Amino acid sequence: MVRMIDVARQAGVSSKTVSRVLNNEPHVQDAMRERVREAMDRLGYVPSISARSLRSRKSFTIMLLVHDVRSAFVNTVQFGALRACQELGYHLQLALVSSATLESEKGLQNWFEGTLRSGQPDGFVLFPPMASNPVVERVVARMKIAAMRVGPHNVPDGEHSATVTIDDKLAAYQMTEHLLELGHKRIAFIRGKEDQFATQARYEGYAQALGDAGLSVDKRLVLPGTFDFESGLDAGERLLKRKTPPTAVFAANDDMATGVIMAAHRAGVDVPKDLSVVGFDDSEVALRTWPALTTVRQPLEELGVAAVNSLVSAKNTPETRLASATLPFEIILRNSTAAPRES
Amino acid sequence: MVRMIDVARQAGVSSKTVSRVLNNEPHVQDAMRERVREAMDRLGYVPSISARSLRSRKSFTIMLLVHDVRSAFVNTVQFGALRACQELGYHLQLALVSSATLESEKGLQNWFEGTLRSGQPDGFVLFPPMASNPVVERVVARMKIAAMRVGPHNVPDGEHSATVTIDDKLAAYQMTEHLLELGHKRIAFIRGKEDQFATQARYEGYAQALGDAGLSVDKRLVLPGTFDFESGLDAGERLLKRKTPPTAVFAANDDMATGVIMAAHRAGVDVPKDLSVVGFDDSEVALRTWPALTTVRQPLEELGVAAVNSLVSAKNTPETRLASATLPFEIILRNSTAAPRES
DNA sequence: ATGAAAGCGCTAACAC
DNA sequence: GTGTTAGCGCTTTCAT
Repeated sequence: MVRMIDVARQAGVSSKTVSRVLNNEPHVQDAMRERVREAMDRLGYVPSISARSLRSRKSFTIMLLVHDVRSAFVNTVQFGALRACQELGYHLQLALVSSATLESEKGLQNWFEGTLRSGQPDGFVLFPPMASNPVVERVVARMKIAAMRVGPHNVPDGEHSATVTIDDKLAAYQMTEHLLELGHKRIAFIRGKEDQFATQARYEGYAQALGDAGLSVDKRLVLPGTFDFESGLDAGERLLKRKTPPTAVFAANDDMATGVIMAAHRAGVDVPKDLSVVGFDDSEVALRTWPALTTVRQPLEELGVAAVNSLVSAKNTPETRLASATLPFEIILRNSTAAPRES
Repeated sequence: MVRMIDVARQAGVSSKTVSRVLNNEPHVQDAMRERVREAMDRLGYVPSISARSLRSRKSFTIMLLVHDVRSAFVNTVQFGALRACQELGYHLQLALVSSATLESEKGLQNWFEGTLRSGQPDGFVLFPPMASNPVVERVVARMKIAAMRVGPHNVPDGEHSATVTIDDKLAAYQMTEHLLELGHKRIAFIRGKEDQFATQARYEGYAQALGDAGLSVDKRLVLPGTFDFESGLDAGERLLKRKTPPTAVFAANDDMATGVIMAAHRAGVDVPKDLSVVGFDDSEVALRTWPALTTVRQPLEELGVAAVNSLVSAKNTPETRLASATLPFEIILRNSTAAPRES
């Protein structure tokens, strides 16, 4: 193995100079810099990551903290984050928070601190519901490791934390407007997990759009859900059993919307003629339902890219604060919506 | 930060003893082992990976080389790998091979060597189609880093490489048998990507089952595909347009099977009464089609777990060769298959 | 069975 | 602008 000292000897300088060149530090003459670079190339020098990070406490590693749910949301953001890391010469490391760990406050804190200590990432990316967990918040503040949250939150940006998201409320508002414009009046809403702020934000957009159209929210048309297929199926079945079922259903994400469509199929209800269904996310399933799903496109890959870019540029320019970003969404009209049969 | 020396002082021993306990080395009395463990817990000790790997020349890192397709297959295996890493105290790092990189032999080699050098993983996990790429093969052999392939391959185990998979051919054989037992005679097969050995293995199982039932393969019923939804949709549409369409379709994976079901919906063909459809993988979509898909369950998470376990135990016992494994599959009967209307 | 000392490869802190 | 010294937290080696 070629060490820094070997490069130094080859170039006839001290190892500190080689270190300066490696880290692009100032105070090295250009000629010398060149000589050192040549020596590195000639010897095929590859720096030891462990030695560097042991000494400097930097790791060139971004950590993605994922919960054990393998959602399309997380996977797509992960993909964007990976692309960005690759481009910037960073490593992407994954860490898994089990449900058990999430349940105990003490356990979460220990796990979280341990993970950060042992991995020593330069920054990390958080997803709901961890992103708005107060324990996580405290640890972030104390350990001073930069954290980017993905998705909407009611947590303000901190000294070491920021958020990338779309405007969930506005998107839900516009989606609801679309249904209203088609002539729907009985529009049901299926909520997601209550520990995720997206649920609230999307519900508010829905409620406000109804209000602005002169309608009030009918509580019986607002059902709980858990963001997964089964809960959408369940809610759909319950809605369709009613004496006066809704003419449209807005599910807080695509997985649940897929469940509602399935419920309609089973009940022999035609989508979209008898029931319009819309979702949120534009995940892969949205194109594979029959009919294809009208939904809100979140730029998931771009969210991942933005999170990593924010972390890395904050690291490189110590005076700058971590930057939050709100990316544009898009309402995607497909075939799961139509005017109601009668209004 | 709590260091090993702090634990040692707390337990009233030397740091070497703590090190022995940490690494599960022999020559420590059980009582003492227990005392040290307690001290670790009390102080919330987390070993520094960089220090360990600097000294021991192990990185405690496994690298997952993923292609840019975010398939359910890769994601689920990744999840298993992550779980296993977490349990063993390893880190999981992701690396992304772009399609562009894969195309040029020279480019792939450079990228691959650079990635391995800079990440210095103790081992890595490969997916199709990289797993059977000869360039990758060469680099693995030269750099002597352990590699586990996930999925079936026609590449023999090497000095530093092995495979975890199910018996794809046998699984396809049994799936085809199921269709034959229902009374189907015109069974179509949709192939996957040709650079993935799974395509061939599954086709062979299909062909052999037909042969053993005294039927011969009708070439017109074997269609190309690319493992994705669209190609299944396309193949399904072409098959259903025929004068004498098949009574059953075996798609080489679930995504394509989902496409076939979609094609049937669009053509007004009833599944399973008019057309039986089966897939392969038992990915999440299999439960979300209507009707739910009969398929082959691959233990994807377990494949990931097995890959990591193999890598880690080979690392810990230098004399042992990397172990290959063939895990059990399961034929999952759901509602997309039935006897043909007339035979 | 346990401990003391040395040092892995690198960079922070300070000297010149 | 460049070099010297010390030491990050751990495991190796050797002693007891």
